[in-house]
Amino acid sequence: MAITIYDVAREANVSMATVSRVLNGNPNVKPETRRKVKDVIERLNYKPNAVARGLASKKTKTVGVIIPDISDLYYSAVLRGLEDIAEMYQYQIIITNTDNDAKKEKNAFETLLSNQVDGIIFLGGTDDQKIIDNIQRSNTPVVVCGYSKETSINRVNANYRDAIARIVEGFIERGNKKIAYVQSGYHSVLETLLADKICEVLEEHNISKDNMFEFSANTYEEGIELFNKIHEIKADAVIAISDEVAGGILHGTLDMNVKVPEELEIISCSNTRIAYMMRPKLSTIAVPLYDIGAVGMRLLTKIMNNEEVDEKVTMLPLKINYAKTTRV
Amino acid sequence: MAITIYDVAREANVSMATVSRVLNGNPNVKPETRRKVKDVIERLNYKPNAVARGLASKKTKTVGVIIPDISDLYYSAVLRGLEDIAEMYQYQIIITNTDNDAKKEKNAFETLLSNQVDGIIFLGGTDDQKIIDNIQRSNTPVVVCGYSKETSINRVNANYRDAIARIVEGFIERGNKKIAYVQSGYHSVLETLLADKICEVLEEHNISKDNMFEFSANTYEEGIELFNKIHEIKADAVIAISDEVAGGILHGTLDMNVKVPEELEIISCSNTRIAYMMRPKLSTIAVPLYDIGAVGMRLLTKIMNNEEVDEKVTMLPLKINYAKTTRV
DNA sequence: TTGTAGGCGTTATCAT
DNA sequence: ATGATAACGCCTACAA
Repeated sequence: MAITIYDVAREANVSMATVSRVLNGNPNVKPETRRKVKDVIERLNYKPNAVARGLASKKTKTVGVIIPDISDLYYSAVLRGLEDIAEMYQYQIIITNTDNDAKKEKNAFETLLSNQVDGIIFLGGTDDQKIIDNIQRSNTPVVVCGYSKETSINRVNANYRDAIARIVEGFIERGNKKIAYVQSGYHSVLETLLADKICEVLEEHNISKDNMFEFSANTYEEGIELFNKIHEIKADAVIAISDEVAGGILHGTLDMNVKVPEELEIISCSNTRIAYMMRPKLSTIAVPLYDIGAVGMRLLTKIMNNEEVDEKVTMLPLKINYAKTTRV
Repeated sequence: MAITIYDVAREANVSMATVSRVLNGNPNVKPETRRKVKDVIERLNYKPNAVARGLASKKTKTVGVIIPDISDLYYSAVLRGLEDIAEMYQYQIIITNTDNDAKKEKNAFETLLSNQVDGIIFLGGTDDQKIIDNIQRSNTPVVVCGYSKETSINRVNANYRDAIARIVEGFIERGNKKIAYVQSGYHSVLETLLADKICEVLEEHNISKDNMFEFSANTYEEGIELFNKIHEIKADAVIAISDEVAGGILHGTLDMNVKVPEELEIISCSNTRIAYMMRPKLSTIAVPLYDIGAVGMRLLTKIMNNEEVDEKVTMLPLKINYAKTTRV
């Protein structure tokens, strides 16, 4: 049997209430008593039972993180940011993978609630209406790190659309006409919006939106294969959501002797470590992955703590890393 | 106020004990009653409070994972394996980053215990004696995914030493004499053992162990820099623990016009996705990262469930992926 | 400053 | 098959 607050109380000749007080830093304890209790705690190596605490106080000091795939560098980098801030505020993190499956997301959400987490963070955004409904109905604070069509949800994200616009304008200035846009296989709302943005910019410059070609690929290997198709349509620029896919496309060019960036410009939107491990180095939108996580978790701590929050939506600014796969 | 088992009991005209029985699949409930209760549960959208459950039953259906760095592809791949099996057995996962800091590891361990996790998994091994003591003292089952010098601890790992021996023998057969061995900066016991193994094989072949040169590097960039030193000592083969570092070294050779694998063979020991995203593709020990996690979690579920466990130590076999950075 | 007692939402042990 | 009732370990008024 593990040792409890009662044991400490008995050994220290005080009531359990007093032990609880010193445990929780309540100032209304005589310094002498505090010392005595602390000594006993140390001597018995007493550790409070967080579960009992959670039940009594209705605060578990635990936050749930719902993540599409933890082994994806993009998400694990964000998670690192989350984690560091969570540690700072003494929150434990419960994670759940969902593989972009709405059903699993819903399940994860409910499981976390039943675990009485103090808050929940969604990585990668949510489009599913059922989940959005759940979020809005729940009394548990939720922060989304990523895109959501629902504006009433707290979230932090980066301003992809602006960045994409700048990229496309650059392409046009450099005389590129045919743009291949490579989404993930999941076709999230954000990806669709970015496609629209590309078309929009093209048309602003009096270029038909038929010059944008949509593809999808999820892995490095699929990227390599995909290059053949991109080559066929004679695209002169590629915007790929994922670094890994962009890397695959890049290596596809090597096999076909297509010169990058002279004959084909490539840029990706993820900014994982993979981007600079390519030769030539991938140009990429400099998404502040770690910061998205850190800011998201900080926001959540504020909400959990009933602090004022200025804005529902935090948009982190985005720079573009022009490396070696673009002519600039 | 959230709805509780009492509310369900009242609405269904039964006692809370009966509701609890239905919830836990206790067969001693009249089918009719069960139906009635289930209906109410559904109607009220009742979800059991896992924290209260944990307090009463002393089982939280939660396992803690202590991990050096979640944003490291190596660990996140293992974690994916852990996660999938955990989900299968309905366990929640609490993660903590430690940055290879023994103090943080100890803290994490204690925090997890105070959270009453049913089991704990260490990723990356443990050398610190204090932590080993804690593990042995604790009543909570622990599984280490990685190396530990302590043989009484449950763990699953891969047989690196055999693989390393085969690699070095291959090098020797191909006439390589000078081997650069690149560790991480943490100098774990495993890394030291591998160094010893390399020396051992060299000496078995009557080659002085002075032909092994030790270096350390942690990142891709450090790998690039490190290549200069490797070049200076005229090594003809490199064994790097980390893929990323090996990738850096590989790219270092490009800058100096050193031909791989003709003039320098390179092999790494991590088997992350990065290995095959390099050009030329990195030869690597095919560590079954996902499996290490999956097997580790499966082992833990057995222990938590008081099932028989045949062996304390599970050694997964290791193949070697000879890709393009070795002459075989 | 300290102690008493009543929850928190379950599970689990007895009775019935 | 079902219902009381006592834990589980802690927090928190309220009282002293």
